[in-house]
Amino acid sequence: MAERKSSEERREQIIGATLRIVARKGFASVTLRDVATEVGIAHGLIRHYFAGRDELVAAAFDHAVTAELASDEQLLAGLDPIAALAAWFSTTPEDHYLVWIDAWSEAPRNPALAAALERHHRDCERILADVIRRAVAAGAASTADVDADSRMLTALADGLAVQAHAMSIVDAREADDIVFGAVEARLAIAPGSLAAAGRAPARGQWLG
Amino acid sequence: MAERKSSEERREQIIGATLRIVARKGFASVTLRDVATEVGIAHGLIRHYFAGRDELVAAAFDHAVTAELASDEQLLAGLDPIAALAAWFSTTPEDHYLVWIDAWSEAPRNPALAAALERHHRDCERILADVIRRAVAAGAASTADVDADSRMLTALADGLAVQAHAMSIVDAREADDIVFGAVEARLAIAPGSLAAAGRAPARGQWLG
DNA sequence: ACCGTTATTGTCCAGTTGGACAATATTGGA
DNA sequence: TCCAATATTGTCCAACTGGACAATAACGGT
Repeated sequence: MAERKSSEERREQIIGATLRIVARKGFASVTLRDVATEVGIAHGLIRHYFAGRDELVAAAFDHAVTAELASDEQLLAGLDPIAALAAWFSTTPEDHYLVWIDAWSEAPRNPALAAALERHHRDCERILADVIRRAVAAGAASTADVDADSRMLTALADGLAVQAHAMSIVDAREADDIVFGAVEARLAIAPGSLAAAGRAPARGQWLG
Repeated sequence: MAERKSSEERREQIIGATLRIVARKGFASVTLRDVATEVGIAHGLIRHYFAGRDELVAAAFDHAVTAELASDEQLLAGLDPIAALAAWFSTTPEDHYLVWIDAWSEAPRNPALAAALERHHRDCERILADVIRRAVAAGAASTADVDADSRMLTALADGLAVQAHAMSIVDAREADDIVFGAVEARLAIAPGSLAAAGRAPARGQWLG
């Protein structure tokens, strides 16, 4: 029998394995058996921790994004507003976004996942709005409606991520240029400032 | 035995059924048996027309989008450039976009689908670029780089579609306002022109 | 009237799936 | 030390999957 673990430890192990499989093969092809094999346990055990397959993938998505956004928020807090904008919009690692895209397509048929998705999307808009407010307060940007800016720029970043990761329409460099330009235009920031502030320091690992 | 049909007729019937199932349950849950039941034939017959499941869904996506874009392009050609921009960016019916989103998430694991997706995405960018060029030629818009505009605005529309359809972050009206504003700003069109040009006439049906 | 072509069916298969459950091993506390 | 709680296993199941295939029915041309 496999080593006996504490409840929380095992739970996180299962979630980590689920995320690794999602990154490789997508939400739709997560099977309890694959997850169990990856962890090294019997597949029946997963039902001891999660009510069913849908709840498992929803919990995995929620866990990953919660951790990632907390880490990102901490990172941004340590940067000046312009650098924070550059960091936030720099192209995210491919693994990351493929999971989001998969979640979008699964959400209409998985209520728990849809709820997590909506919650975290609003988190993203809030985090960006906060950075924009800091930039405005610092006199580095100006705008009439921060929330509208945040919503529009978040949508743009999502769309570019699709072009970059789901299709091979643009590479990371081009995507950054496009979104940086749009941010500068929208927030009346001097063109080139974001690129000058440097591309992103690595955003956190979350595959566990 | 079911009524005997011509090869092409049956083929289109199968594709239509596939699309209806995709719209209901997503690409990943298309099964040969469901498709066969929807058409009213034996599931073995599908293999007479398509090499396998992946080829079936890729062919269905390709067929649908090809028809839709041709019809859209014809519609746009009959409108003045500003009205054409308004029509192109008006929120697309939900069925439509859920299929695109599903395709994005399936593409990394279905090469035939990925090829169709990339091709049609470029079609979209080209169609929009043509409309922008008409607007510029008519003196109704100005820009430095039509292709960059087209790419950026297409990405924005995709991202907003995700917010509208995969999540319930914005409704169709808000999404239109956001994208209209972005188009006007980017192309130096007088604010409000697009909304004034009227929201879209219905874009074509494509579920057969 | 014949025949080759092909559209169509029904049936079989081996593999995989999520879930249920009884049996067992291990723990932590009284 | 004993017991209750719970972590863990292994096994079973009914449902469903894509695919293979031989048998058959309907067609179009000659």
